[in-house]
Amino acid sequence: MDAAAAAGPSSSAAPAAAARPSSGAEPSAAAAAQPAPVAPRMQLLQAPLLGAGGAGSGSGSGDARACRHHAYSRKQKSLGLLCSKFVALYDREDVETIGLDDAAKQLGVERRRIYDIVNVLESVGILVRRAKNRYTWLGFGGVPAALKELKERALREMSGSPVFPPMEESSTANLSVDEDDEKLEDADEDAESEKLSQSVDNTSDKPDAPGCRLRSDHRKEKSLGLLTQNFVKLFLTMEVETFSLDEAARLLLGEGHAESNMRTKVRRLYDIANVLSSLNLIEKTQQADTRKPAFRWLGQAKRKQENNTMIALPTARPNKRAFGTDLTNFDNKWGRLDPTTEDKAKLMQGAGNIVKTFERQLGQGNRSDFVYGPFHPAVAKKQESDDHTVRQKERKTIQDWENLAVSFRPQYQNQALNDLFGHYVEAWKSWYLDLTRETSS
DNA sequence: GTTTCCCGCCACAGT
DNA sequence: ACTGTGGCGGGAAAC
Repeated sequence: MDAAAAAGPSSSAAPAAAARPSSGAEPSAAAAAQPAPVAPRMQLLQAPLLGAGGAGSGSGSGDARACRHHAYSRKQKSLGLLCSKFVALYDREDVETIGLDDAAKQLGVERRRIYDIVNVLESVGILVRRAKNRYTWLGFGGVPAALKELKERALREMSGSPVFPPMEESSTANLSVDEDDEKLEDADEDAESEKLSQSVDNTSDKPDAPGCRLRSDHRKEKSLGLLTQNFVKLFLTMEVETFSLDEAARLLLGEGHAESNMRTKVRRLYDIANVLSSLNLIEKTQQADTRKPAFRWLGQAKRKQENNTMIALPTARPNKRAFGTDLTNFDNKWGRLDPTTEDKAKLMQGAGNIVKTFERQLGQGNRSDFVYGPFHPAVAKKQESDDHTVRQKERKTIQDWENLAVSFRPQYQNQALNDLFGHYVEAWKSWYLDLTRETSS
């Protein structure tokens, strides 16, 4: 492969293809000669990426006056900016559905970019997939519900309550949680549930459980949408101010992360972070201690105007959050903590938070909205009493952790959760050890 | 240098 | 076979 070509921003040749590991079989075939027509990147460059109201881009189907080289500017083409434009374009009362082709054309970008945006927007409830090529715009009004749901799901995942209905969307009913207002809006949940109803289980370390796994899960479990949700869950459940992207990647990947794996994950997180910050859900800052770039959760989705002013969130829209939107999306991978992570204090904080979660679920807290699913931990009741012990001496002894672990672990209906919980416990133990060592010396 | 992240190839899924 | 989706990582812009 001659590849490696100097592929500047304007050279089209397929550099990427070169070193691609390409999971599949025929490795060589890939090289399929690229006609390399008219520098596509240049075409895009020309496209106006028109902002808000702006009408259709002129560049219809890229023709080749592409050759004048305006300074190529990445900034003008960032996903974040594109997202703002996307939102500006569709965040209107009268917008109901969105066609991907249309969006791509309007914004003067290739389809591929629209997928990126749409996937993360869907993850935070701004739109839902209706059908091939079709999305329904829900708007920012859908965000709070989506976040709430995400949080609840995260908590459930941590506690071991079942998160997914038997497999068919129809049975969402038994979903225990009283998602107050998530009505099954109209009849077409089908489409969206199709997409994210991945009871994603595990990657490698598990053969496969009975019938609960789609074959496409493998692909889905790495999807940008899922990653977005898991990223968000990090903020929603760990009471941690900021996350740098590689911290997040590490947390989300778990151990055994190959370096390249890590890099890829971080690249994706950059994509996601850019979109989320353009929605004003997070913002870029620096970590207090290290000064490393990091992201802080804002949680107030707003539309960011070109000039950086915000459009207040239109709380109005009776967020018709369709239940199907990934309610069943269940990924054990998220939150796998790596005990070797250096930022213990931070994670300790998160751990404390998780403890609170357990307490809450043991009936201590005031979260009356939490309901155990069918797999209500048998020991939970009994444990209610001994449990303020646990609370009060949150950091008292490792024994506590182990007891807690023992009482819960067997109740997990799902190996993945079991693992996840195990990770937490292991991690806490080691942090606790370190902590006590430090403090006692 | 390092960090950020755009871009488009191409595998896989759906029709 | 064809089309829609979207993972993925090269490598260049930005810092």
